[in-house]
Amino acid sequence: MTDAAVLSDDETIERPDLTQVIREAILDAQFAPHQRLIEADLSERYGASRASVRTALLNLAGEGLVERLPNRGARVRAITVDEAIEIVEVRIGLETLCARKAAQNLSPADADELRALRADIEAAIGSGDLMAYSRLNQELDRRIRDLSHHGTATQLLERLRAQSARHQFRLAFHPGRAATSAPEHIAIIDAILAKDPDAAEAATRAHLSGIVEVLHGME
Amino acid sequence: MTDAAVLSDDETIERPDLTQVIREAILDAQFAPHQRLIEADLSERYGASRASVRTALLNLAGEGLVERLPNRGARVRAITVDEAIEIVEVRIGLETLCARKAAQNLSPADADELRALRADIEAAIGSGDLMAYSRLNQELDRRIRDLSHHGTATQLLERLRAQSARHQFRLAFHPGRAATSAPEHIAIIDAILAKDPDAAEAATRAHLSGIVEVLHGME
DNA sequence: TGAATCAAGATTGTCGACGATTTTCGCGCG
DNA sequence: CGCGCGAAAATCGTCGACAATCTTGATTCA
Repeated sequence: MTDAAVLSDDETIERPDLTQVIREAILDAQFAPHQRLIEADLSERYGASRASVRTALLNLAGEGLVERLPNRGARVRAITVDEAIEIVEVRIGLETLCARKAAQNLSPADADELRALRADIEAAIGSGDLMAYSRLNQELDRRIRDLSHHGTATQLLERLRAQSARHQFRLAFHPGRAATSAPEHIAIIDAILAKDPDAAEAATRAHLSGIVEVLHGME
Repeated sequence: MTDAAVLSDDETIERPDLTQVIREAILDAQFAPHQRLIEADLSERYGASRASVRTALLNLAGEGLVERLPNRGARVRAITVDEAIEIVEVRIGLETLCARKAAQNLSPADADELRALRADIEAAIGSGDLMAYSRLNQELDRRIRDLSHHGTATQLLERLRAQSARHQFRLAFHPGRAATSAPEHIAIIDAILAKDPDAAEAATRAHLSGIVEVLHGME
């Protein structure tokens, strides 16, 4: 009867979107590739109705994170190495576009932020912290997307990143990978800072082409 | 009560997927851009339950053909000229990739088919049939996608094509457009037939860059 | 023994109804 | 006459139940 009792009630003071909850569960590998996602199970697990789970699964299917087999339910989409290679090949086209635009659009404030990011990356490399380096790589990709102000390319890249999250993670810990890719990343940053679209495109292409090569060695 | 009565019942001997029905209605301009798609209305119009309509709208939202505003329903997504330009810029990256792959993969049988398509295009140009030319252009793009055997690029291009269908249609009837683009298409075909990836990429890039220019003049 | 068949279980697809949210519209107040 | 306020309408979001479909496993017959 007290206000406190009402306010501290354990239930759902705010309920985050089920789509996002399941998306993060997939990206966190709480669900394995090809694992079936049974509506009734998820419904119970997350305390939502089956209709809500269904909506979330349809959303995730639209993002390419989940496969829906007609009358046979949904499962976590598994990306093969071949598909991971295709994704990087597509990223070459999209990220070179973004890098060009970023180089053209760069404002002084953006330049400062980019220089700070470069310093962080160099620090992570120096200390050999692979985890931090991987995180900063992702951050760099995101910053370049933002700087491009290209909504269409940004959306597609975000989709592809989510789909191949597992492979990107594996790649980060590939032996000798950091040593190779670090100067490539620095080159991309410097080209954008120099407002040189051609150099930014070339550096981005070189970097991603290298990733394609490594992936070919994995299949 | 007779068997005949049951068997000849007029309803739904086969019911095509609602998602596809609504998708084609949108592409056929039966629904205008920004038109609200009210679940109850569609439900009645197509004789399906609201849940089925909802599923279809979620699918179409995943394809980018429909926008869903939380608690405020769905509407046909309107692509601005700026967005149409972005889409073509992205297509440059994707279609040059496909053209390269197509040039590399070309089999003798594929080459024959491509030559036949070239003849059809030249015939349509000669007869000044814009409608047929537009249709053949679309057919050519699709063939190149298929020949690339690049599933990821193919899917994304198909999405983008659907989203910008209206703009592509308008473009086809832009004054003098056919005269400009015809030799560009022939150049793409010839480069692929010559199995020259670099030339195929260059021809594709030149063609799409021209489209970007025309769209800039439209905004 | 092995393949075909059918029944039982598991799971998705569809439906109508109810509650929640947003929008619309009339009404009173300044 | 315009502006807020509140009730009513419109519409979406959620739910539980049922029907349709697929899977599994047991049974039968050759």
